[in-house]
Parts: sequence; structure tokens; C-alpha cells
Amino acid sequence: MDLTEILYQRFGYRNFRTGQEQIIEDVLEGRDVFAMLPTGAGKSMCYQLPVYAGASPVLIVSPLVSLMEDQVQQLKSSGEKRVVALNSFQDFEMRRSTLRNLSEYVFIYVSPEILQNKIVKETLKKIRFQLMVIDEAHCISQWGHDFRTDYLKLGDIREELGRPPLLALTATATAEIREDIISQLHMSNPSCHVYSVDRPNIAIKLEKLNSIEEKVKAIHHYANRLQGPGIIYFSSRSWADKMAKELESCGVGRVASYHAGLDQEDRLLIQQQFLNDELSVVCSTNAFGMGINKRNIRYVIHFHPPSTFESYLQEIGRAGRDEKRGIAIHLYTAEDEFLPLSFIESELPNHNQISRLMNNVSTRIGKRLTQKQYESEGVPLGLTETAWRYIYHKLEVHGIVQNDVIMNFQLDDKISRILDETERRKNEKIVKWVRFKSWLEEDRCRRKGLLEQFGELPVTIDPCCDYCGLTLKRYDKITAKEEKQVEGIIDWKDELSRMLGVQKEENSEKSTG
DNA sequence: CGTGGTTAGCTTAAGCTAACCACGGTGCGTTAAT
Repeated sequence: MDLTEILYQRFGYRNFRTGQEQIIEDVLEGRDVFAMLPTGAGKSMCYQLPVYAGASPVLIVSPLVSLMEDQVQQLKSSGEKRVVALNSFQDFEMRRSTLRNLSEYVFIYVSPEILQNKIVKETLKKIRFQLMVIDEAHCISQWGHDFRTDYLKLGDIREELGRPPLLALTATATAEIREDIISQLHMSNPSCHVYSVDRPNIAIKLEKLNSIEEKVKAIHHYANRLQGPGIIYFSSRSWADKMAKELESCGVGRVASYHAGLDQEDRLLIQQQFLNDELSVVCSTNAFGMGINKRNIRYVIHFHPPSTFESYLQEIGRAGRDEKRGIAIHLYTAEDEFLPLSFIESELPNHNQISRLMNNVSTRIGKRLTQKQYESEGVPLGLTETAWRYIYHKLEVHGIVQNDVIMNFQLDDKISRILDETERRKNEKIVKWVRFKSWLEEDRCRRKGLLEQFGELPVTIDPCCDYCGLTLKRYDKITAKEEKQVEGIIDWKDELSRMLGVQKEENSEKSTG
């Protein structure tokens, strides 16, 4: 059957979006494919459609449980019942019955971690996958080296599964990261589909301020005047909490804070409320966003800086998915420099910690070294959990630990090699942050500077950024309303809620403010 | 860098202050002990 025909019959679309058709064709040819499509460009279609053209079953590696559950729900509601996610949402009994009947499914979602489970892996090996997908593949580079090291084992897993064709999908990867992903996954002669990361409908504004108080003031100013809904990013949970309370009490509308300190239930609730337009603003840490498929986010403000260009692009890319205009505002002060640096310090072990831990390990050859031992080995050395996992992974890579057991090894040689690698890793991270920091301080077109990082040529668009001239008025609440009236556009959501007698936030806000 | 918690040390011995220091952000899976 013709691909366009499947697209229409299965998904109800007449036309492919940019890149989709070529990517799907390569996937169906059984090639390894690396695809970089801008946020919100319909990446999941690239593996969903092939299933109905014969590339079935498919194994999808996804970074977040909530993301998996989302995709499962979406596919189910579109009438596909042969879809399942293997993760900690399932209790023991459910997992057992899923594993027993695994061959009945055509879409199997998994986390990188659960692929390390022996029973899961053995069961998956019996299935002849026609395609393996790494969704949000930048996680390999962003998290795999320290935070979630199981991401670096995906290449081996793929071999163990009989080397099915691989599709890596992401929205943001610099040339370096693209190379890292391709090599980590052992992709062979991949067909690369790399599209512009630029989101022309998002204007960029950088604002240098002198103190944190000025930043707070600016947040109030923008939250009051800008057309929402919006996301404000912070680098600490306490700031997110604090500003959410403050903004709500100042009549901005309903504001929630979101971070990993909340329990799963609250996180889900806030996501749902935001999606349903019941919140004007979400104040969050970088925990919020991945998989948030909300089309009408109008602004993203950074109260604190992310530490890489990719993170920044991911975060601002959540605005304006409906193709209408959005704005990204970054507030910057001199002291912001220290937070990203302290994160880098804390996620990688230092010289002293590495050599002391390895000396200790060398005295216990033949014994087990398990993650549980972090309490007795890592904590006294002041290692964070991430730093501990990093070392553990290094010990595995260097063959010092095999199946949790400590092997005989050349202490001095291994120490110096692991120290070298760690030093290099730390430098890479610092360089990335310094590059981002200098972008914040440069006196030139923001968009050009941003696109250069991704190997793209300058473009001219309007409105572009504060350097190229930007009228904020276009993003104001009032303007958005006036325009609707002038252009005679009916906002169907507004209209519908009026008909149903639902009191909208915007209206109630006026009476209080 | 800024913040928040802890503690030493002071003095109308119970509560205050100043000095000091640790910490700050991402998620998976799993299990032992009530």
C-alpha cells in the first residue's frame, strides 16, 4: 500500500509533514536512520506508520515513564490495541503476564533501565524486531555518560537483540552530539535527516540585569503583561515554589510549581491542568517539559540559565507549537554563572574521590560491588548518587567490575585512565556552559549565534530577537485580544466555554486585578 | 553566588546572634522493614 494512503487511513492526515516521508522510506528499507526534526514536528509518526507498512514489531526506548504511558494511551485511543509499555508502572503480576504474551504486541515501549533486567532481556531476544527506536536520542549524550548510564548500553542491547535496524529521533543535537549518538548506538552508515532546529515563530530576548531582585521584578512584569500560558524555568525547586506562590497572589491567574520533589500524582495533575488551560503559568525546574504536547504556550522565561544550548533550545521550543508567535525571554545576572558550575562539580567525582574509592576497591578483589554499597563506600567519600553511578559505570567499562564482582586489575594504570577520562568529561561540560554563557553576553543577533552552534547558516526573519529589534507589545495580553477582534477571528475554545457557561481565567482575572 | 540550617558562645541559663557550612537539577527500578 502507498504510504500516503496508510497515513490517511490510519492517522487521518492527507499530507506528510517536512521530512517524515523520506525518513519513513529509509526506515522501511531497513537502514539505520538518524533523524533530527524540530520540536513538535511529528516525530512519532516516523516509527508508527512503518508498523503498518510491515516494519513490525517495533521496540521503542523512551526516557520517561509518563511519556511512554502517554504514547500508549494515544495509540490505544486511535484504535491500536497491540501496544504496551514495560516499566515500573506495572506490578509484578502484570509484568509477568505481559512478558508471557509479548509476541502479541506490535508497539513495545521500554526504558533503558529495564533493558538491563535479565528476564526482560531474554524475553525480548525471542522476538524478531523489525525496528528499534531511540526516542529523544539526545538523552544518550546528555544523560548517558553520568546520570543514566544505562543509556550507553543501548548499542550492546541492540546487538543482543539481533541487530534490528535503528531509528534515532531527536529535536536538538549539535554536530558533536550527533556523532556521539551515532557512535554510541553503533549505527552503521546511517542515513541522516537533519532539519533546521530554528523555530522562526519564537522571538528571542536576552535581558541582562544587575541583581536577583531585578529579576524578580522582571518576572512579575512579564507574567502580568504577556499573553499566556507560559513556562518559567528555575534551577532550584525552592525558587520555583516561591515564585509560583508569589505570582498567584499577585493576580497573574492560577500558577503552579513543578519539580521532581513533588510526588508522581501531583506532577500528573499539574501537567493535566496545564494542558487543559487551567493554569496560566507553570514555574518549574528542568523536570518539566519533555513530552508536554501543548500547542498554545505563548512564552518561556528563563529565570536561571540552562547549562547547554541543547537544553535551552528544548526548553524554548515548547512555545508556539501551534505555529502562532511565541517569545523566549532570558534573564541573566553575573552570579548565574555559579549554579551550572556547581552542578557539573557535583555530578562528577573529583580526583581524590576517584583514587580513594579505587584503592578501596582494589583491596576487595573477588567480592561483590553493588549499587547498594554506595551507602557504605560512596557516602563517606561525599559522592553524590550521580557521581557514584558514574564511577561504577567506569569500573564496568574498564572491566574492573563484571557482573557486580570486582576483578583483578592494574590499580595505578586504571586510576590514571579513569582520572583522565573524567577530567576530559568535566572539561567538555564546562566548555559547553562557557559557550552558552558567552552567547548570553554577546552583542549580536541571538538567533544567528544560536543556529551557528548547530551548524546552521544565518537567517533573516522578523520579528527575530532583541538585538534585531523587537516590539514586546505584540506579545501582550491586550494586543492578543484586540487582534482577535480586529481580525474577526473566533477563538473556538473561548466561544465554546462561553456557550457552556464556564468562567474563564482571563475574565475572572480582570475583576481581581 | 544566595539561602537556609546548625551550632558555638554569649549571658539576668533560655534564647538570641553571628559565624560557618552544605547545598542547589534532571529518572529509572527495586527492595527491605514495618
